[in-house]
Amino acid sequence: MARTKPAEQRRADLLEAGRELFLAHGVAATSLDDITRRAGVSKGLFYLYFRSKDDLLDALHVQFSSRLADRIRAATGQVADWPAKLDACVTVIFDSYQEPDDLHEVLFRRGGHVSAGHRATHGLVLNAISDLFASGKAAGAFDVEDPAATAVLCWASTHGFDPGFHGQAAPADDRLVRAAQQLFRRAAGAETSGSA
Amino acid sequence: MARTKPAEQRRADLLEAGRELFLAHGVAATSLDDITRRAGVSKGLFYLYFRSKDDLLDALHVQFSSRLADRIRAATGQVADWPAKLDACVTVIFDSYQEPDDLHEVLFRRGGHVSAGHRATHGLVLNAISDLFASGKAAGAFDVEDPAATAVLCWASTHGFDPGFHGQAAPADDRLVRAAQQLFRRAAGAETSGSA
Amino acid sequence: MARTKPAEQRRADLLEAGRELFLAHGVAATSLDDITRRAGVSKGLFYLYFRSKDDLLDALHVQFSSRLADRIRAATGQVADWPAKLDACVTVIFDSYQEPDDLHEVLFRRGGHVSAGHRATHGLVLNAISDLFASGKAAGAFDVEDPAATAVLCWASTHGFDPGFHGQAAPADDRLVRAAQQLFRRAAGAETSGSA
Amino acid sequence: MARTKPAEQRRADLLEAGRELFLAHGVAATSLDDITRRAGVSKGLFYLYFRSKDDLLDALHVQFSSRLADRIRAATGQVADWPAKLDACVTVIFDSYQEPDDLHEVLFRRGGHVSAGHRATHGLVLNAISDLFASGKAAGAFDVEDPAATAVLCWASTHGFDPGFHGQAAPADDRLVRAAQQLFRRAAGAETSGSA
DNA sequence: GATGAATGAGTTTTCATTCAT
DNA sequence: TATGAATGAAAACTCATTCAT
Repeated sequence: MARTKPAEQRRADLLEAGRELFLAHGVAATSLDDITRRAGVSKGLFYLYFRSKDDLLDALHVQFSSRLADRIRAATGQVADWPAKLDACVTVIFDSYQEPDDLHEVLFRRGGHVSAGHRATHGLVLNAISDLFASGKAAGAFDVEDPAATAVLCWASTHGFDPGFHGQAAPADDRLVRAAQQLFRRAAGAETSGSA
Repeated sequence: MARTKPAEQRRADLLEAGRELFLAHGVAATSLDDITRRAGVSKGLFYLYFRSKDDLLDALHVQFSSRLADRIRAATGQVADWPAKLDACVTVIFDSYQEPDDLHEVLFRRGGHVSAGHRATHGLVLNAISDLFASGKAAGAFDVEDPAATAVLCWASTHGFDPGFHGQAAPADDRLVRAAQQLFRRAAGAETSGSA
Repeated sequence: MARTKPAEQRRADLLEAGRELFLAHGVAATSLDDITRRAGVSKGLFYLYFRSKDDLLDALHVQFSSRLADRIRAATGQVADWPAKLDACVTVIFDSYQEPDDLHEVLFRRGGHVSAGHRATHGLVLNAISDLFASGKAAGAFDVEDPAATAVLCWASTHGFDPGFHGQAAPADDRLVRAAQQLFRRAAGAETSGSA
Repeated sequence: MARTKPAEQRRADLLEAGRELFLAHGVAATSLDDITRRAGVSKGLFYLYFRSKDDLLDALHVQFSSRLADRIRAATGQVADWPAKLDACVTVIFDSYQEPDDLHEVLFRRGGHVSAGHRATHGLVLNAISDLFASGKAAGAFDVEDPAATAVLCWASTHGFDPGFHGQAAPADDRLVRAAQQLFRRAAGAETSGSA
């Protein structure tokens, strides 16, 4: 039992142990006991570095988000072409979802695992939107490559309406609605010119 | 104390009690005791209608999602114009977020309330994306009305990458990425013609 | 494991278990685990009857004090002679210190700060003694300036019966009782000449 | 950070820190961490001067009691008149209850069980009072049967000064002091007529 | 002497779930 | 059907004490 590791390292160990376990079993299903056991330290030590379980979660959150933000800036900075910047941004975010230490799910959906019901049920709304895109396309009114995939993204985008989602400098509701309508239209390829 | 109410009614009472309490205090902070007390039934009765607390949550989920899906279909069915259908779809979803019995937050973010850290931290990523839109617009490369609001939506849309998010009939990853890229481009007004 | 005992009985069992353990090992050294194990019930049951460990202590306090106050009134009521009433009062208090279920030590010397219940409950015994002084004075049998204040001091003086109170060279019990009786009589101004 | 302070001083610092904190927040609510932080020393150092938290409490007890005993002797020594000696004794005790660093409440009402140190230490004050009664009796000024036992009771009676002791309808301080002086005089048999 | 990082047993409290009635 | 008393496993958090440096 290594005594007196540098504080930085201890903190990192705890953060890492928490990340792994939250990822593997969900936040609610992970106890402090689990975390300290995995980090190889005593329970008391945890409270020398974090005020509570929630405090650890917040720390993880900050770590994750600042990393992703940095990567977005870096990736988009390396490309000159503007449309290509957008592609790079998407790619970076997608990649971060694919990484073994992805915390999106854990961080943005605190608590527990996604139940089967949850998953299945999501499909209901998704289908409604997907059908809309597909039928519009069939009617020749929309110009969208992949209605199903686009529906997933559009449906997900509306979670931005959630007051708990956006940061403190949140745009007002009417701006969000207007922007979403423009987004849906453009996603569907329903307009040729600029604005809605 | 009315004994032997119709089963349908009992179930609905329980569902309603759960919805109200989850909404008011969060899922984690709501105990079965609370739910059954509010529904005016005994604790044992609960287990005659639901397998567990989670089962109730799932049922709520199904109820909520099927209602929203129905409303989307109804709203979009009443309009003839295709772009207007998209607007209607957005409006319905947005309205469901505004309603006093909105369950989005509860259902898609199970457990507890959103911490300050969570909220603050979201801004980091949001800023990165928002900056991208704004600077592209300033450069004359993008044609987007409201970069900040659009960033919120685009960032939210990427949660669609989350394997826990989309239904069982999820489009493959590469389709999602490609669709997202098209979505970002179009959202930014970075292309005049149809596809990417 | 008897299921569903009458609530009164359960409560009494818990109270009794607490009293015995507090008496034997002190309040701080007694955990809820100890109490429920002794009472032969589950830990959860405790919280069906008491809000907390402190709540149990308060309940014990009320129980004890109201019993003692009753006994003081009863004992003094049975004697006609006023000085003899004082003796009887001392005797009752002393006896309650001797009983196997004496809680003086436990109740009046709880660690930390004095609870509201504690304070309120003290008044029960105080009133019994104060009434005695006041009525004796009214009857012209006692010559005491301030019955209420004197009652406080006399009641406090009996804490000298507590074996944990006096030093190693403690006078024997019978000397304490006799001295207390003299003290009460003299405090009350119930005798003109020297000794009792 | 002064290293290697004289041991006496270290000990005194720790004692003082403990006294202040016990007084302010109660014994149970004061951790060793609090004490050492206040004393400006490390946690380890504490154990160089005291065997345990309880040991510190005992040391405080001895300190307090020997001081009070000294003051009782000093105050009573300065008066010639015997009844006046009793009054002085009461006054000293009462004053010590009024001082900002009064430890009565903390020391004589510690949670759980009475420590050996506690018991031994009580004797110091008891002796001072007992000596007073005995010498007054020897001088023919007092008429008290059992000075030692009476001292125990009189000392105990002064715990009635403790604001946490008496009920909500507590007599004012001046009434308590006056009543205590009368009590001590009468207990000592220092007056033949009624009031002080 | 002096430090303070580390320990881990111990505490109170909660609550989903069971089951005798 | 319906009840609600009873369970007990588990959780978060505390803190007196130790000991390598």
